[in-house]
Amino acid sequence: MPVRDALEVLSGKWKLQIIISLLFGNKRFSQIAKEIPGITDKMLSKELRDLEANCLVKRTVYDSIPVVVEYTLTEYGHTLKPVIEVLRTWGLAHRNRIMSL
Amino acid sequence: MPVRDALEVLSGKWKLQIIISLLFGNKRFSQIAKEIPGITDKMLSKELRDLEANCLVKRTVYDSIPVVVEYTLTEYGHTLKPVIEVLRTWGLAHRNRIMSL
DNA sequence: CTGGATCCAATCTGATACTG
DNA sequence: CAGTATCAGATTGGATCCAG
Repeated sequence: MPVRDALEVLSGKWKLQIIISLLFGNKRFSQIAKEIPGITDKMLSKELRDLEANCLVKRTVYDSIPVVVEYTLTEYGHTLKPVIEVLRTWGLAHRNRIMSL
Repeated sequence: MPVRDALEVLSGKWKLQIIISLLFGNKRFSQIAKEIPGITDKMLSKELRDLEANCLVKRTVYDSIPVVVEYTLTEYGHTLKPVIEVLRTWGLAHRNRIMSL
């Protein structure tokens, strides 16, 4: 079931927002957190680790003090762009539809 | 977050399989169950109710003995087709990629 | 700054049994 | 045939506190 495989990678309350955030450029941990209201450090950390395990996100540690960590959407991660686009399009139509009911 | 709205509608272990099954024609409860190995009556029932609540599936009861219930993908449900297509395409590529790692 | 560890509540899913 | 009821286990997400 390849469809399910795809959804599994995106499952989790914050993964899509994280990916979308990284679509617009590399970010540091606290930057992502700032862009996603409501997410806790724990969840951001967990979701990022999931995404990294799936090779969608790369984590780079710069050995400075204080430590700086940068998150990058991998080339592979960028292949999700059309998926997100379609979901966004359908989601918008769906929202309009539901609201008009 | 329209992207999340879309995923919410598809969330649940069996929803996609059910929708895909109904893409190929109307089905009765037991027919769907037969086409989806591993699903229990309870889960099929629950997921169908969810889909119905989102207007993706229509439930029709025929008052015969024994009772016959037919499930139909609504016109609206069919608009998910491109979404499923993109997910399938990406999921296939993803699976190949993961297997080759 | 970037998290990990722990605990907790809510939700999801499954197994089993039962019904009109 | 097409479900519902009940119970139990698994998973998820959040709150809080701690650490290099």
